[in-house]
Amino acid sequence: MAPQLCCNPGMPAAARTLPAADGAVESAAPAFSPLYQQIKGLLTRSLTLGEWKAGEALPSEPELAQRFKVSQGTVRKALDALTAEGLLVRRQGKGTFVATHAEAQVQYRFLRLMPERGLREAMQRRFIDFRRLRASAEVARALELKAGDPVLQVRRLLLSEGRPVVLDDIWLSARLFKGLTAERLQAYRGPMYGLFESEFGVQMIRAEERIRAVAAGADEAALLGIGEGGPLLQVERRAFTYADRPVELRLGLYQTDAHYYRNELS
Amino acid sequence: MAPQLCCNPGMPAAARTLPAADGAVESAAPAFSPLYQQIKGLLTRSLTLGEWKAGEALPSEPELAQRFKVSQGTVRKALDALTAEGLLVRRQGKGTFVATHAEAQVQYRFLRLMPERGLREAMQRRFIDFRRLRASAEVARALELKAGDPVLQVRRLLLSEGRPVVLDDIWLSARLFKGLTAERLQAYRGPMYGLFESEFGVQMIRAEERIRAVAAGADEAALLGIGEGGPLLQVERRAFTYADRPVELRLGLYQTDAHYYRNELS
DNA sequence: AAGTGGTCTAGACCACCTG
DNA sequence: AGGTGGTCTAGACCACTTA
Repeated sequence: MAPQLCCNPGMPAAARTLPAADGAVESAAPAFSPLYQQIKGLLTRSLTLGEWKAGEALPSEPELAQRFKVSQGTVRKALDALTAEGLLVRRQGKGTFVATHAEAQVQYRFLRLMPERGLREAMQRRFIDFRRLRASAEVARALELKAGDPVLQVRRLLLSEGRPVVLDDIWLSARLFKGLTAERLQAYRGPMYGLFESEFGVQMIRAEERIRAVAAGADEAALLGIGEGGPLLQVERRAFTYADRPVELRLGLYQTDAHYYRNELS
Repeated sequence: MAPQLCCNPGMPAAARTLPAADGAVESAAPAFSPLYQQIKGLLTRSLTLGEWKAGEALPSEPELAQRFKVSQGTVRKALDALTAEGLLVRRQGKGTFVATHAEAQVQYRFLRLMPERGLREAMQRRFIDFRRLRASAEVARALELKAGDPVLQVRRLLLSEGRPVVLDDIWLSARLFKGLTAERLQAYRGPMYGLFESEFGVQMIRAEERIRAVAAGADEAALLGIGEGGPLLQVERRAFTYADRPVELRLGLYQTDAHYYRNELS
């Protein structure tokens, strides 16, 4: 066990660094940062390593405090920060849990498309294409792979009341999602990101989107049931897992006659 | 002075309500909520009433603690919450300040348009039209006015390197922005929301946007220098001030050949 | 009854800013 | 030197959940 150098209250943050865990290499938590930031880093590392999987409970606050040799208040501050970032969910009286895409409450965490009238409906999915190919330069850059690395490409439609609304092209690293097939995608009930976390242990934490208006090409127009050249919302998404590692590239075309993309600014 | 009923640590939140300020009607803070929530409500009320204006400093934490008869930690929690919502800005060693749209750092808080290459540039403005008219049913509903109430309508272009990129139509309550003229809009340097807060005391706190892809009409195409029927990003924004009061309706058309709308999901 | 997270307090010391 | 917000601790009690 590493010696406990200093644990007095109010010790300068710079002088107080967490003792290394038994034999583990210390790398995740940058030294010279507030204690709760270091705790946050260690918790993130454990999440990355899969110590607690999506939907599972973390140890209680007193347990974590003992484990990290800090006060419960400091652990709480780290947990609150991770909760604010959407990585954890806290439930009074029950515990602290790893956020998941597979729950009714937070289902479609990343879906911003809303019907022009009425509440958000569940959409039907229709898979059009599934293929294994080599990453183009563009896809490789987006997923931080090498050009030519194997990738999976999925093309699918989302339909609302039988009408096509979204056409998605999705690229994934074949190495990361080894064993993913069209059949498994078809069979899975619920959002795709739920499958990713339960079957492949890949948690989608955050995403960046770039939105443009484009004119529909012939193929796209046919699939979406609109005229060629009609206006479509193009949504280019890069989704990231822990440690800001990009794991999905998605190019969506949204038909916005009866739906709109909702956003909040603050 | 109202009697101080109870101030013991750990007192149930429900049983502990803040004493009413001298003669003031208690309404902002819902009773039966945590103390820091009540403090937050009182602070928001003071912001609404203009006790501290945009960019000004609030009293220090110890002062506020004394004023509300709670501990500094509780005040801190309320301030942290308001900071997270973007209403306040904290600066170590200096104080806590009312967030403003007129600062270099947070300029264009609400502008999500980014150039396809390069960093965010300052755009040129060109005012096309300014008129005083009566609210249509639609505008009245969005601004929570009565149909027929006087409103101001502004039409303007934003240009990047001389090329038109954004065409905005903006509706404002004439009562709230009494005295706003085309000349004052022209003369003001910096973002429009900076003018609103400094000249009219109206702080834009948050906004909701609905985004769609549309085909350019003849007028719009001419103003934006594109072909009629070309795809445009339509951004419908409702901006709110304190107490979730809508004060601006804005209909923007974005030309997304060389720019995109950036968004973060988490 | 026991365990969980949530609130509130009090006090210490730190880092930063201004005079 | 004296003020500001930022971090850390310790302890008390509350509300919610489960058994």
